Amino acid sequence: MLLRLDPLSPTPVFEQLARQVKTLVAKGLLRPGDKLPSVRDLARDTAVNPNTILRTLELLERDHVIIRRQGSGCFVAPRTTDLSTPARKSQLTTLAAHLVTEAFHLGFDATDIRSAVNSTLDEIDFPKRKRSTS
Amino acid sequence: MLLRLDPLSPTPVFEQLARQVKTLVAKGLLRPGDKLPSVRDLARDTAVNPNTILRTLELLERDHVIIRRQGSGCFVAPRTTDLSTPARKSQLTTLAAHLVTEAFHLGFDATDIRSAVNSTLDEIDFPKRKRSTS
DNA sequence: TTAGGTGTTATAGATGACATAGGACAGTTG
DNA sequence: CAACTGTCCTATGTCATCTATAACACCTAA
Repeated sequence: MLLRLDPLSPTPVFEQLARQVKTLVAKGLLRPGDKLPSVRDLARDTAVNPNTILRTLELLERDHVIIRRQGSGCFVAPRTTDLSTPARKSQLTTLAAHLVTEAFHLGFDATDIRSAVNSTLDEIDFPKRKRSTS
Repeated sequence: MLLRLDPLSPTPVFEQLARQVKTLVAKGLLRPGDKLPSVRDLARDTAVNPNTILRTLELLERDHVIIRRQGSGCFVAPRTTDLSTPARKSQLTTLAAHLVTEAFHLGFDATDIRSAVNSTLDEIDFPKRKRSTS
C-alpha cells in the first residue's frame, strides 16, 4: 500500500489518503475483497495518527469504497450500482462542471479537456460490459 | 449578479462565490472588461461580510479571472493563454483524474463520463479558433 | 479459554481556516 | 472636495483538522 502524503497540500490528510485508495481501486490495483492494512499499520506507515486513518476509513465507507468489519479488518467493497440514480447523476454533473470551468480558466479548450479525460479513462479498470466478446 | 449561497455546504463561502463567478465567465454571461459590482454591494446582496468578498476577489485575481483596480473596481480579465504550460497541463490532468475516479465510484462508466463532460462543454463559451469562418 | 490481532470510542489540546464586526486607509472619479 | 472604489487591520467566535493517549469491543486462531 504505497500511500504518499503532501504536507504542503491544503487538502486534509484524511482526504488525501482516501483519494489515493479510490485511485488504486479505480485502476484495479485494489480489487473487491482485498484486505486493507490495519489502522495501526497504516498509521505507522504514513506517520499519521490512528484517529486520522479512521477518518479516512469513515470517508471511504461513506462512499461505498470499503466495508469495515470490527475485529477482522477493512475490505474493498464490491462495485456499486444500486445508488439512487437522480442524486448520482446530479453529482456527476457537478463534477463535470467543476472540471470544465476550471480547465476553461486555465486556458484550455474543449478538445484539450476531452483528450485529458480520455487519457485518464484509459487507465481505469472498468468492469466488462454485457455481451463483450460475442 | 445573481449569486446564491448554500449555508449548509462544506465549501467556504468565499470559494462558493468565486466558483459562481468563474461559471458566469465560462458561460459568457460575464465577458472580459465587464465590471463587477462593488465589494460593498456584493456584500450587501449576498449578506456576507465585505472581508469575505475580498477573499473571493483575491482568489479570482490569483486565478486570472478578474483584475482589481483600487478606486475604480474589479473587471473580468482577458482570456488567459500565457501561463507556463507544464504546470497547466499537470493541473488539467489532476482535475480530470479527480472527475474520473469520483465518477467511477459513483458507478458510472466511461461512456457516462464522456457524455457528462460533453454536455457541460456545450454550455461553455469558448473563444473562436483560428481560421474558423474562412 | 486465552492471546493478540482487528476496528471503535472517548477525551483533551494545539493549530489554523473561516467568517464576522468595526474601523481606518488609499486610490479614482466626477 | 465628495463620494465612490478597493485595501488593510485588529479583535472575536466558531469550526475543522490533527495529534496524543487511553480504553473498549469484536474476531480469530492457537
